[in-house]
Amino acid sequence: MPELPEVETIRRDLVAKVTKKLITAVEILSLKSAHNSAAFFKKNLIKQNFDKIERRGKLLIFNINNNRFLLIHLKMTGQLIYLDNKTKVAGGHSLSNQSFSEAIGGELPNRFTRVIISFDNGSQLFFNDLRKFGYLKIVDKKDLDNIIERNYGIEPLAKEFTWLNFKTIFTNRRTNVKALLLNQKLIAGLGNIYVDESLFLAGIKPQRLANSLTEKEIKKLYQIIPRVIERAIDSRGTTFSNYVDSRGKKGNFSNRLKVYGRSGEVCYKCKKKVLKVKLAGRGTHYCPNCQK
DNA sequence: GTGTTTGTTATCAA
DNA sequence: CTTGATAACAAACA
Repeated sequence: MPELPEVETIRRDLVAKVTKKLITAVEILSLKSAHNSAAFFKKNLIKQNFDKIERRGKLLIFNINNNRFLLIHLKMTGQLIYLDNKTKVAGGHSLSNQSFSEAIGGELPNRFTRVIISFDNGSQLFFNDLRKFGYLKIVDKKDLDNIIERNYGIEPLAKEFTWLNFKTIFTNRRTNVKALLLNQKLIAGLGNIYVDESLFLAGIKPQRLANSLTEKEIKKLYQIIPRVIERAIDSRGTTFSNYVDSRGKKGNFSNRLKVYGRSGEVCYKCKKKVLKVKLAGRGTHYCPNCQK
């Protein structure tokens, strides 16, 4: 499940790998994964290059040098894997790298590869997506601004993540704090894993109504969220099901999770059992003793 | 065959 | 109009 830290890990890696490289070919293997026609994709990408790669929440924004933007959303099972021309072997794309083989099955493209972008030095970017929820879409500046304006709230790692902005999200909200933190229109980038982790570290029960939180509790969340995100990025993200980074490697934050995926196990703080309930339609993990 | 996994949107209700 | 709750989507796995 790629959330902000996983998407940011991929972004940082790909900036160094694919920007300024001439695009020579685009293959769309699944029409559903590309939200424009194949012809439109080829016209806007071939013989162009990416100037830079940005991110808003969980959305990757590749700036194309024709003033258009390639948006890539990985949703639940999307992967973006870059294969250097040097790592390829004759007759196929098998790799000897063991962790890559484990995560990807050793060969690309595989049956979940939906789009392939090739560069003039022979390297390739593979968009894999088991469930086909993810997508690629090319838009102009006006569309991009509209999409961001409509769908994305404050960024936990940006300057706009101020105490005032954060606090305002909670006023007059009657939903539970879990649903609130999952709402991308209010705060962008958190998903199921990092919401559970943040609420545990802040000592707040996920069922609590947002407008019942004290100023002190909101402050705790305000302080903890960017730190959880930063620590997860430092560990190159969390792999719970099939997330891998642009090198096909798993994230290391999985070992450092405090509650997510630990139902039935003992709480690291108090030794009581971690519970799991369904909240906002999502599996929700928390410690009934530590979280008030 | 059934239940579970989740990011986002569609839909409906208030 | 806004807000919120829930189902739906897709595909694999236990």
